[in-house]
Amino acid sequence: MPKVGMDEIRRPQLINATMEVIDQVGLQGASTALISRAAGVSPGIINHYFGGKDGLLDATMRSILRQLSEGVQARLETIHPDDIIGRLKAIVGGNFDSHQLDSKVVKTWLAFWSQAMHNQSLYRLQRVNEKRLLSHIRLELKRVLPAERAQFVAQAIAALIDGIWLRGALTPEGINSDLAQRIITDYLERQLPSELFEKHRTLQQEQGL
Amino acid sequence: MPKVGMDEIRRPQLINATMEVIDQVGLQGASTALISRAAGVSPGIINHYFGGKDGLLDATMRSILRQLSEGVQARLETIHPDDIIGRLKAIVGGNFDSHQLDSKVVKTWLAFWSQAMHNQSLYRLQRVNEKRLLSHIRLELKRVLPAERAQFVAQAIAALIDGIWLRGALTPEGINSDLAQRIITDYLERQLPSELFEKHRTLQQEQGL
Amino acid sequence: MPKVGMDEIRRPQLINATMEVIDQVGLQGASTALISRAAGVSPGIINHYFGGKDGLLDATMRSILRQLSEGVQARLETIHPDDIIGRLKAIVGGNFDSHQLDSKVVKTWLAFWSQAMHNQSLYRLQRVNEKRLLSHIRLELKRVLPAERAQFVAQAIAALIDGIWLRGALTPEGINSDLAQRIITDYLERQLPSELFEKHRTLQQEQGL
Amino acid sequence: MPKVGMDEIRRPQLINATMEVIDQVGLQGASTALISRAAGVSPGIINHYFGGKDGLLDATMRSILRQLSEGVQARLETIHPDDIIGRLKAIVGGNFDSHQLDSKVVKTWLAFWSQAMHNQSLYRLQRVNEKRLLSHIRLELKRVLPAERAQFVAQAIAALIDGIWLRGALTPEGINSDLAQRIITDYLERQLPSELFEKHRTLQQEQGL
DNA sequence: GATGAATGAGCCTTCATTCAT
DNA sequence: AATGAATGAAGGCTCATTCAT
Repeated sequence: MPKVGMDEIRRPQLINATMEVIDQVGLQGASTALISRAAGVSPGIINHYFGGKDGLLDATMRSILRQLSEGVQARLETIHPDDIIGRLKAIVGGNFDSHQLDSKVVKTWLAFWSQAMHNQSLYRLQRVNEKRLLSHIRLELKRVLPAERAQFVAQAIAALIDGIWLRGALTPEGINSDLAQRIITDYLERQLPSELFEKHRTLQQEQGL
Repeated sequence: MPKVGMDEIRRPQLINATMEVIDQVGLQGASTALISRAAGVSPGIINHYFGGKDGLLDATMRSILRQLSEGVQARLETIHPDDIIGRLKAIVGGNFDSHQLDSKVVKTWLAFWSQAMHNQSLYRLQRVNEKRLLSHIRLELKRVLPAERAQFVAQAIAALIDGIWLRGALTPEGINSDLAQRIITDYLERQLPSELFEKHRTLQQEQGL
Repeated sequence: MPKVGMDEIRRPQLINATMEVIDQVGLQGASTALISRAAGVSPGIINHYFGGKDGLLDATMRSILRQLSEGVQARLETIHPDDIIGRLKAIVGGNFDSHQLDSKVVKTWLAFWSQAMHNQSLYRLQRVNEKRLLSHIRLELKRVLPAERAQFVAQAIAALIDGIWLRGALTPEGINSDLAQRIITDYLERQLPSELFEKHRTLQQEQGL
Repeated sequence: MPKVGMDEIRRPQLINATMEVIDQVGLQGASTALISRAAGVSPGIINHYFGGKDGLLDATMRSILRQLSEGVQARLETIHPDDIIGRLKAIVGGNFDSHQLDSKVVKTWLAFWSQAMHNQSLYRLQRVNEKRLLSHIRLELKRVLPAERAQFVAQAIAALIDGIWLRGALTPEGINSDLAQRIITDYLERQLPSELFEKHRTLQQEQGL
């Protein structure tokens, strides 16, 4: 009489344990023995549910990316379609969501980033995510800037997001989400017409009522 | 009498082999066997010259950081002390020097960045480098901006440098140095008074004569 | 469910293999590869059960010492508490028990003795054993000799035991247990009052009935 | 122009360094690198003078045995041929000579003893030495005891010498030479006719005059 | 005579994975 | 579904020895 639905218990349990172990000892030190112990299960279980260590790492990366994507999406849904500034801020905010700033997540992400260059599966995941961030931003910018300029500014914003994130990952204090938002907002104010910001404020107030 | 001065031959030879191997198979796959084979020497030699694998990795990181530091310094020396824009561009240019953009160097750097969180020695090196970049930039900015604003803008520029670099590392085409310079110059133009740019052009012309 | 109780099979199996290998090639030549092959298992198993080679060697020494201690204890239990000569002979006999004279055990013991000076854990084990032998002997002697004299004679007997044992270890014929007993009995006869020997004979006969 | 007689400098220098290193780290830890460094010469020199590590260890053992043999011989030469007790004491004294009790020598000797079982060359040296000690003692005893008894007592004395030596090797305080002599003299007094001791005292006094 | 850089086999250990239970 | 004992390849490192200088 097999227990049903163990998948839904074991898989997140192991993915979470993976991030915890990477947080503590790095990707290099994250052995299956350590991960399975952290999850409180036997080593063999990893092969059972993920077909091997690679499968587990892959699933872990997917999990992080899904959370990021869902976070951004959820924020966008609360913003008026015409509030371009609001939408850009939502994208930035999603990338600096508290879940994404969790030490576990930051270290895991960075470890995978470095690893992606030598692992096709991770590489693909990473690239998809990269492009999605860029195209989200560009999509909004193209509504108020010429295509070429939109691409240029989008690249700058994406770079700011990743750069702040990367630099923060190395500091003991972690990533300063508030500073990140201020730097990027400051950048936007100097790149985009001020009417957009007025509109932003107006639409925000409406929503507030 | 045995051969003397082999240190100066073997050490760079092994450091270079290390970067090549990391470029090809990643830090995880970079075994001493692979590295020594790439260098065309026996495995034992790594211990002879670096006291172990850790010593070699450490030396490799130091080598990259030294090259970066020297590159920036060399560029700064050719710029007039009062040409603040020129000096900022020099700092940026040093960080996007062709040597720093070599795939070998990029992948090695990124691998170490991820590793730094779990290795005190690498961590310290990374932190020193981080802070140096920021303080170089801030030093120039403080001559024309209030201290607080200088710090703010410096953080943005550092983030742009690292962000562009990081995103480029993952792209098949590599890092676009020219685009990097244009994005950052564009940012500077919107943050700093235009007289600085005029002075920059004047001083550049003088030097050209 | 995996096999349980393998501990009780594997540990003695590996300890025995260790002694066999030391018997054949010495402690220096006793590599984990050789030991695991002799035990018919894979090399990794040593770490699984003993945490490493040191743990295995430690356990091997403890095993020998436990056997010795149990052998002496078992013999003492069959002797009347007042049969001092009988008790001394039992102690000697336990030290020259056939198990202790097994070439495997002799060579392993000697190897550890030499090693003990540079290995704290082995040193402690050795010292405890040394002191126990001496105090066992002295305890009996103090019942019939002044304390100082008892200590003196005890040291002589302990030296005779170890000396005969050591010299025998080097001869091709091995240790002559019978000669050992005769030499020590002869020594006792010249050190202790003859009544003790008469009592010894009487008590032995009683027990024989 | 080769330096002549370097053999006589280098060989003892290396033999002494070998004992020092064995004293510090044991035979197992005594690498050629450590030994050559302790001797203040290059590693290659060991092969030059001894043909390899084995040759050096062999020479070291021979050196210790020669010192022992010469020590006993020198003491015997000062004793009157008819002073049997004096001659036996001289043999014992030679074995507990201060040079033989040096920690360096004790540990080296013990290491070799254990090693001898797996090294033909060391084994032969050890056996020769063993037999010599026994035959020296027996030779004297046969002048006053029946052959069989002489062999018996000789074995006991040899065992006492080696036993006291061995047990002392493991003690932090080292070997107690004085106690050794007292234990063995006590043994002799109970095994040999008292006239021998009177003669011993008489001959000693004559020599004193 | 002496050096020490270089070798490469062998060491102990780790680890992803398998499989009998 | 789950265990964990067992595997064996691969890892980093040590070390006796060689040899060009």
